Amino acid sequence: MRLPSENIQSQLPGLFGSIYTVVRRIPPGRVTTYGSIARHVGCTARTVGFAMAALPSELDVPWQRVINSQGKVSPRRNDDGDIIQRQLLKAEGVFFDPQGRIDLVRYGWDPGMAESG
DNA sequence: TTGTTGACTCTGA
DNA sequence: CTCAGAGCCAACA
Repeated sequence: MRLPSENIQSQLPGLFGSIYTVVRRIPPGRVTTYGSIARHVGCTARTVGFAMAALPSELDVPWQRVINSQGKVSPRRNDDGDIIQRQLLKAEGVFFDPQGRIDLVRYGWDPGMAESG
């Protein structure tokens, strides 16, 4: 038996589990793109987006730190999750441009880089 | 098995 | 900057 909330992502099978694990490594106040995660786990950006949409609410995954390559929050289809996403990011100290865009040069984080920076 | 859909990304105009 | 179109892969009926 194992403690919950620490290894749940790792228990998930294959691709989705890998995606969730990467997302969980994103430091607070930082963001990354679907494409970066996709390249890291070896799939396409669409698949990462699909994994986010299929993300179980029980998992403690900072999904709000995943945005698109334009540096903006991707709009949802039937949900206002994008609104919540912006609020969560602002709460972490992420600055939004007047156009609702995030400076990836400043706040961007890549799965390949050290978590220290 | 095929056809459709989706929290994407790139290229061209 | 915006708008369209094509490519991409996984899940579902």
